[in-house]
Amino acid sequence: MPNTSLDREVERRLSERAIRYTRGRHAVVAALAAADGPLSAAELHETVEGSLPLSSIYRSLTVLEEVGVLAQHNSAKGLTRFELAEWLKGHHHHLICVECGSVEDVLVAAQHESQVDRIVDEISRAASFTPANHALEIEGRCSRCS
Amino acid sequence: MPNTSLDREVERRLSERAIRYTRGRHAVVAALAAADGPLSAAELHETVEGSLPLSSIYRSLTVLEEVGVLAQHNSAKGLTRFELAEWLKGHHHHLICVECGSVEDVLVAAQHESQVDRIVDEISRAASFTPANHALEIEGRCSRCS
DNA sequence: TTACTAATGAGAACAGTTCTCATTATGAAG
DNA sequence: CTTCATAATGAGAACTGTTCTCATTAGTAA
Repeated sequence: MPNTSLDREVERRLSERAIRYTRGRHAVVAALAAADGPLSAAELHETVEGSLPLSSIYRSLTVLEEVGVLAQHNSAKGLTRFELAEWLKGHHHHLICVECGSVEDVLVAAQHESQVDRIVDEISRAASFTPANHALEIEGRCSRCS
Repeated sequence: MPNTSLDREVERRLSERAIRYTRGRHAVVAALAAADGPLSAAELHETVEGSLPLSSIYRSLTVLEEVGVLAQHNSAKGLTRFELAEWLKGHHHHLICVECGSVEDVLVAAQHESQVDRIVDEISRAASFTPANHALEIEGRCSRCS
Protein backbone atom coordinates (compact mmCIF):
# COMPACT_ATOMS: atom_id res chain seq x y z
CA MET A 1 0.00 0.00 0.00
CA PRO A 2 1.53 3.35 -1.09
CA ASN A 3 2.22 5.99 1.43
CA THR A 4 1.90 9.44 -0.09
CA SER A 5 1.43 12.57 1.97
CA LEU A 6 -2.26 12.29 1.20
CA ASP A 7 -2.26 8.79 2.62
CA ARG A 8 -0.51 9.97 5.73
CA GLU A 9 -3.09 12.69 6.32
CA VAL A 10 -5.96 10.31 5.76
CA GLU A 11 -4.42 7.68 7.98
CA ARG A 12 -3.91 10.15 10.77
CA ARG A 13 -7.49 11.27 10.53
CA LEU A 14 -8.69 7.68 10.67
CA SER A 15 -6.39 6.47 13.41
CA GLU A 16 -7.49 9.29 15.68
CA ARG A 17 -10.80 7.47 15.69
CA ALA A 18 -9.30 3.99 15.81
CA ILE A 19 -10.44 3.30 12.27
CA ARG A 20 -8.15 1.35 9.99
CA TYR A 21 -6.85 2.55 6.67
CA THR A 22 -7.41 -0.69 4.80
CA ARG A 23 -6.61 -1.66 1.24
CA GLY A 24 -10.17 -1.03 0.11
CA ARG A 25 -10.33 2.41 1.69
CA HIS A 26 -6.97 3.27 0.25
CA ALA A 27 -8.14 2.25 -3.21
CA VAL A 28 -11.13 4.56 -2.94
CA VAL A 29 -9.03 7.48 -1.77
CA ALA A 30 -6.47 6.90 -4.50
CA ALA A 31 -9.11 6.74 -7.21
CA LEU A 32 -10.72 9.94 -6.01
CA ALA A 33 -7.35 11.66 -5.78
CA ALA A 34 -6.66 10.74 -9.39
CA ALA A 35 -10.08 11.85 -10.66
CA ASP A 36 -10.73 15.39 -11.78
CA GLY A 37 -14.20 15.58 -10.34
CA PRO A 38 -16.49 13.72 -7.96
CA LEU A 39 -17.25 10.05 -8.65
CA SER A 40 -20.20 7.86 -7.77
CA ALA A 41 -19.94 4.43 -6.18
CA ALA A 42 -20.60 2.83 -9.56
CA GLU A 43 -17.96 4.95 -11.25
CA LEU A 44 -15.48 4.00 -8.55
CA HIS A 45 -16.44 0.37 -9.01
CA GLU A 46 -15.25 0.61 -12.61
CA THR A 47 -12.26 2.81 -11.88
CA VAL A 48 -10.68 1.03 -8.93
CA GLU A 49 -8.31 -1.69 -9.98
CA GLY A 50 -8.80 -5.09 -8.43
CA SER A 51 -12.54 -4.41 -8.44
CA LEU A 52 -13.80 -3.86 -4.91
CA PRO A 53 -17.35 -5.12 -4.42
CA LEU A 54 -19.93 -2.37 -4.52
CA SER A 55 -21.03 -2.92 -0.95
CA SER A 56 -17.50 -2.32 0.27
CA ILE A 57 -17.20 0.80 -1.80
CA TYR A 58 -20.38 2.16 -0.26
CA ARG A 59 -19.10 1.36 3.19
CA SER A 60 -15.76 2.96 2.56
CA LEU A 61 -17.44 6.06 1.19
CA THR A 62 -19.65 6.31 4.26
CA VAL A 63 -16.77 5.90 6.69
CA LEU A 64 -14.49 8.30 4.88
CA GLU A 65 -17.23 10.87 4.66
CA GLU A 66 -18.08 10.63 8.36
CA VAL A 67 -14.46 11.15 9.21
CA GLY A 68 -14.26 14.21 6.98
CA VAL A 69 -11.92 12.82 4.35
CA LEU A 70 -14.58 12.88 1.63
CA ALA A 71 -17.37 15.27 0.74
CA GLN A 72 -20.66 14.35 -0.88
CA HIS A 73 -21.96 15.88 -4.05
CA ASN A 74 -25.55 15.27 -5.10
CA SER A 75 -25.84 14.95 -8.84
CA ALA A 76 -28.88 14.65 -11.04
CA LYS A 77 -31.01 11.51 -11.07
CA GLY A 78 -30.41 10.64 -7.47
CA LEU A 79 -26.75 9.94 -7.98
CA THR A 80 -24.46 10.69 -5.07
CA ARG A 81 -20.85 11.35 -5.93
CA PHE A 82 -17.88 11.82 -3.65
CA GLU A 83 -14.62 13.70 -3.78
CA LEU A 84 -11.77 14.48 -1.45
CA ALA A 85 -12.76 17.05 1.16
CA GLU A 86 -11.60 20.58 0.59
CA TRP A 87 -8.96 20.52 3.33
CA LEU A 88 -7.26 17.83 1.23
CA LYS A 89 -7.77 19.14 -2.27
CA GLY A 90 -8.38 22.88 -1.82
CA HIS A 91 -11.49 24.97 -2.19
CA HIS A 92 -13.09 24.72 -5.60
CA HIS A 93 -16.37 24.93 -7.42
CA HIS A 94 -18.15 22.75 -9.94
CA LEU A 95 -18.94 22.95 -13.63
CA ILE A 96 -21.87 20.64 -14.27
CA CYS A 97 -22.64 19.64 -17.84
CA VAL A 98 -26.38 19.44 -18.45
CA GLU A 99 -25.70 17.36 -21.53
CA CYS A 100 -23.47 14.53 -20.32
CA GLY A 101 -23.84 14.97 -16.57
CA SER A 102 -20.13 15.19 -15.89
CA VAL A 103 -18.88 17.33 -13.04
CA GLU A 104 -15.57 19.11 -13.26
CA ASP A 105 -13.70 20.87 -10.48
CA VAL A 106 -12.46 24.41 -10.92
CA LEU A 107 -10.28 26.43 -8.67
CA VAL A 108 -11.30 29.98 -7.95
CA ALA A 109 -9.06 32.99 -7.78
CA ALA A 110 -8.58 34.27 -4.24
CA GLN A 111 -10.13 37.67 -4.80
CA HIS A 112 -13.19 36.06 -6.30
CA GLU A 113 -13.46 33.67 -3.43
CA SER A 114 -13.38 36.46 -0.87
CA GLN A 115 -16.26 38.14 -2.69
CA VAL A 116 -18.22 34.93 -2.59
CA ASP A 117 -17.44 34.54 1.11
CA ARG A 118 -18.73 37.98 1.83
CA ILE A 119 -21.94 37.36 -0.09
CA VAL A 120 -22.45 34.06 1.70
CA ASP A 121 -22.01 35.74 5.07
CA GLU A 122 -24.45 38.52 4.30
CA ILE A 123 -27.11 36.20 2.96
CA SER A 124 -26.74 33.89 5.95
CA ARG A 125 -26.87 36.64 8.53
CA ALA A 126 -30.06 38.02 7.01
CA ALA A 127 -31.67 34.58 7.34
CA SER A 128 -30.33 33.71 10.82
CA PHE A 129 -28.48 30.87 9.17
CA THR A 130 -25.11 29.55 10.36
CA PRO A 131 -23.06 28.80 7.25
CA ALA A 132 -20.56 25.96 7.33
CA ASN A 133 -19.52 25.86 3.71
CA HIS A 134 -20.81 26.80 0.31
CA ALA A 135 -20.68 25.66 -3.27
CA LEU A 136 -21.03 27.61 -6.45
CA GLU A 137 -22.47 25.19 -8.97
CA ILE A 138 -22.37 26.31 -12.57
CA GLU A 139 -24.59 24.44 -14.98
CA GLY A 140 -24.13 24.56 -18.72
CA ARG A 141 -22.31 22.70 -21.45
CA CYS A 142 -18.80 21.41 -21.11
CA SER A 143 -16.25 21.89 -23.86
CA ARG A 144 -16.88 18.39 -25.23
CA CYS A 145 -20.65 18.80 -25.45
CA SER A 146 -21.03 22.35 -26.72
CA MET B 1 -59.38 25.03 -11.47
CA PRO B 2 -58.06 28.47 -10.40
CA ASN B 3 -56.62 30.77 -12.96
CA THR B 4 -53.95 32.96 -11.43
CA SER B 5 -51.35 34.76 -13.50
CA LEU B 6 -48.99 31.91 -12.64
CA ASP B 7 -51.48 29.45 -14.06
CA ARG B 8 -51.81 31.47 -17.21
CA GLU B 9 -48.06 31.52 -17.75
CA VAL B 10 -47.77 27.81 -17.13
CA GLU B 11 -50.71 27.05 -19.38
CA ARG B 12 -49.27 29.11 -22.19
CA ARG B 13 -45.97 27.30 -21.88
CA LEU B 14 -47.72 23.94 -22.00
CA SER B 15 -50.16 24.72 -24.77
CA GLU B 16 -47.34 25.85 -27.03
CA ARG B 17 -46.35 22.20 -26.98
CA ALA B 18 -49.87 20.84 -27.10
CA ILE B 19 -49.61 19.61 -23.54
CA ARG B 20 -52.64 19.93 -21.29
CA TYR B 21 -52.72 21.73 -18.02
CA THR B 22 -54.68 19.11 -16.12
CA ARG B 23 -55.96 19.07 -12.59
CA GLY B 24 -53.02 16.98 -11.38
CA ARG B 25 -50.44 19.23 -12.97
CA HIS B 26 -52.17 22.26 -11.60
CA ALA B 27 -52.14 20.77 -8.10
CA VAL B 28 -48.38 20.23 -8.33
CA VAL B 29 -47.73 23.75 -9.55
CA ALA B 30 -49.98 25.24 -6.87
CA ALA B 31 -48.28 23.27 -4.10
CA LEU B 32 -44.85 24.33 -5.29
CA ALA B 33 -45.95 27.93 -5.59
CA ALA B 34 -47.13 27.85 -1.98
CA ALA B 35 -43.95 26.19 -0.65
CA ASP B 36 -40.98 28.22 0.46
CA GLY B 37 -38.40 25.84 -0.89
CA PRO B 38 -38.11 22.86 -3.23
CA LEU B 39 -40.24 19.77 -2.52
CA SER B 40 -39.74 16.11 -3.34
CA ALA B 41 -42.36 13.88 -4.91
CA ALA B 42 -43.11 12.34 -1.52
CA GLU B 43 -43.43 15.74 0.10
CA LEU B 44 -45.81 16.81 -2.63
CA HIS B 45 -47.76 13.61 -2.14
CA GLU B 46 -48.46 14.70 1.43
CA THR B 47 -48.94 18.36 0.63
CA VAL B 48 -51.29 18.20 -2.33
CA GLU B 49 -54.92 18.03 -1.35
CA GLY B 50 -57.00 15.30 -2.87
CA SER B 51 -53.90 13.09 -2.79
CA LEU B 52 -52.58 12.49 -6.27
CA PRO B 53 -51.02 9.06 -6.68
CA LEU B 54 -47.25 9.12 -6.54
CA SER B 55 -46.84 7.89 -10.10
CA SER B 56 -48.87 10.82 -11.39
CA ILE B 57 -46.84 13.25 -9.34
CA TYR B 58 -43.64 11.89 -10.81
CA ARG B 59 -45.08 12.18 -14.29
CA SER B 60 -46.27 15.72 -13.73
CA LEU B 61 -42.88 16.69 -12.35
CA THR B 62 -41.13 15.23 -15.38
CA VAL B 63 -43.40 16.97 -17.86
CA LEU B 64 -43.30 20.31 -16.10
CA GLU B 65 -39.54 20.13 -15.83
CA GLU B 66 -39.09 19.29 -19.52
CA VAL B 67 -41.21 22.24 -20.43
CA GLY B 68 -39.18 24.54 -18.22
CA VAL B 69 -41.83 25.31 -15.62
CA LEU B 70 -39.97 23.49 -12.85
CA ALA B 71 -36.33 23.17 -11.91
CA GLN B 72 -34.70 20.21 -10.23
CA HIS B 73 -32.74 20.39 -7.05
CA ASN B 74 -30.66 17.42 -5.95
CA SER B 75 -30.71 17.05 -2.20
CA ALA B 76 -28.78 14.68 0.00
CA LYS B 77 -29.58 10.97 0.13
CA GLY B 78 -30.69 10.68 -3.44
CA LEU B 79 -33.72 12.88 -2.98
CA THR B 80 -34.72 14.98 -5.95
CA ARG B 81 -36.78 18.05 -5.16
CA PHE B 82 -38.49 20.47 -7.51
CA GLU B 83 -39.41 24.11 -7.43
CA LEU B 84 -40.80 26.66 -9.83
CA ALA B 85 -38.25 27.71 -12.44
CA GLU B 86 -36.54 31.01 -11.89
CA TRP B 87 -38.41 32.82 -14.67
CA LEU B 88 -41.53 32.18 -12.59
CA LYS B 89 -40.27 32.79 -9.10
CA GLY B 90 -37.19 34.98 -9.54
CA HIS B 91 -33.51 34.24 -9.12
CA HIS B 92 -32.58 32.94 -5.70
CA HIS B 93 -30.12 30.77 -3.85
CA HIS B 94 -30.46 27.98 -1.30
CA LEU B 95 -29.75 27.61 2.38
CA ILE B 96 -29.38 23.90 3.07
CA CYS B 97 -29.53 22.70 6.66
CA VAL B 98 -27.08 19.87 7.27
CA GLU B 99 -29.05 18.94 10.38
CA CYS B 100 -32.64 18.57 9.18
CA GLY B 101 -32.07 18.58 5.43
CA SER B 102 -34.50 21.39 4.73
CA VAL B 103 -33.83 23.74 1.84
CA GLU B 104 -34.85 27.36 2.02
CA ASP B 105 -34.91 29.89 -0.79
CA VAL B 106 -33.23 33.25 -0.37
CA LEU B 107 -33.31 36.20 -2.66
CA VAL B 108 -30.04 37.93 -3.39
CA ALA B 109 -29.43 41.64 -3.58
CA ALA B 110 -28.86 42.85 -7.13
CA GLN B 111 -25.35 44.10 -6.58
CA HIS B 112 -24.36 40.78 -5.06
CA GLU B 113 -25.89 38.93 -7.93
CA SER B 114 -23.94 40.90 -10.49
CA GLN B 115 -20.74 40.02 -8.68
CA VAL B 116 -21.69 36.37 -8.75
CA ASP B 117 -22.51 36.63 -12.45
CA ARG B 118 -19.14 38.10 -13.20
CA ILE B 119 -17.35 35.37 -11.27
CA VAL B 120 -19.38 32.69 -13.03
CA ASP B 121 -18.49 34.15 -16.41
CA GLU B 122 -14.80 34.33 -15.67
CA ILE B 123 -14.61 30.80 -14.30
CA SER B 124 -16.53 29.45 -17.26
CA ARG B 125 -14.48 31.25 -19.87
CA ALA B 126 -11.27 29.91 -18.36
CA ALA B 127 -12.61 26.37 -18.65
CA SER B 128 -14.20 26.71 -22.12
CA PHE B 129 -17.51 26.07 -20.44
CA THR B 130 -20.80 27.55 -21.64
CA PRO B 131 -22.75 28.53 -18.52
CA ALA B 132 -26.53 28.35 -18.58
CA ASN B 133 -27.31 29.06 -14.97
CA HIS B 134 -25.73 28.82 -11.58
CA ALA B 135 -26.62 28.16 -7.99
CA LEU B 136 -24.97 29.28 -4.82
CA GLU B 137 -25.70 26.58 -2.28
CA ILE B 138 -24.95 27.46 1.31
CA GLU B 139 -24.73 24.60 3.75
CA GLY B 140 -24.98 25.06 7.49
CA ARG B 141 -27.55 25.11 10.22
CA CYS B 142 -30.92 26.72 9.88
CA SER B 143 -32.35 28.92 12.61
CA ARG B 144 -34.42 26.06 14.01
CA CYS B 145 -31.48 23.63 14.26
CA SER B 146 -28.66 25.85 15.48
C1' DT C 1 0.16 -17.78 19.31
C1' DT C 2 -4.60 -16.45 21.29
C1' DA C 3 -8.45 -13.74 21.63
C1' DC C 4 -11.08 -9.87 20.42
C1' DT C 5 -12.88 -6.75 17.26
C1' DA C 6 -12.85 -4.30 12.78
C1' DA C 7 -13.61 -4.93 8.08
C1' DT C 8 -15.01 -7.53 4.12
C1' DG C 9 -17.82 -10.09 0.47
C1' DA C 10 -22.04 -11.72 -1.22
C1' DG C 11 -26.39 -11.12 -1.62
C1' DA C 12 -30.95 -9.89 0.46
C1' DA C 13 -33.63 -5.96 1.56
C1' DC C 14 -35.06 -1.19 0.93
C1' DA C 15 -36.44 3.31 -1.04
C1' DG C 16 -37.01 6.44 -4.60
C1' DT C 17 -38.17 6.51 -9.27
C1' DT C 18 -39.70 4.84 -13.75
C1' DC C 19 -42.39 1.92 -16.58
C1' DT C 20 -46.56 -0.80 -18.18
C1' DC C 21 -51.06 -1.24 -19.33
C1' DA C 22 -55.79 -0.96 -18.90
C1' DT C 23 -59.00 2.84 -18.11
C1' DT C 24 -60.61 7.61 -18.18
C1' DA C 25 -60.72 12.32 -19.72
C1' DT C 26 -59.98 15.77 -23.25
C1' DG C 27 -60.38 18.17 -27.62
C1' DA C 28 -61.26 18.02 -32.50
C1' DA C 29 -64.04 16.64 -36.37
C1' DG C 30 -68.26 15.44 -38.27
C1' DC D 1 -74.21 16.36 -29.48
C1' DT D 2 -71.82 12.11 -30.90
C1' DT D 3 -67.67 9.86 -32.40
C1' DC D 4 -63.04 9.33 -32.72
C1' DA D 5 -58.21 9.70 -31.69
C1' DT D 6 -55.09 10.36 -28.37
C1' DA D 7 -53.37 12.52 -24.00
C1' DA D 8 -53.37 11.66 -19.23
C1' DT D 9 -54.31 8.91 -15.24
C1' DG D 10 -54.21 5.18 -11.53
C1' DA D 11 -52.47 1.06 -9.72
C1' DG D 12 -48.99 -1.64 -9.23
C1' DA D 13 -44.92 -4.13 -11.18
C1' DA D 14 -40.21 -3.38 -12.31
C1' DC D 15 -35.83 -1.09 -11.93
C1' DT D 16 -31.79 1.06 -9.82
C1' DG D 17 -28.94 3.11 -6.43
C1' DT D 18 -28.05 2.37 -1.64
C1' DT D 19 -28.12 0.13 2.87
C1' DC D 20 -28.29 -3.83 5.72
C1' DT D 21 -27.29 -8.70 7.34
C1' DC D 22 -24.47 -12.23 8.43
C1' DA D 23 -21.00 -15.42 7.96
C1' DT D 24 -16.03 -15.10 7.04
C1' DT D 25 -11.51 -12.92 7.02
C1' DA D 26 -8.02 -9.73 8.52
C1' DG D 27 -5.78 -6.85 11.90
C1' DT D 28 -4.30 -5.64 16.59
C1' DA D 29 -3.25 -6.08 21.38
C1' DA D 30 -1.79 -9.03 25.02
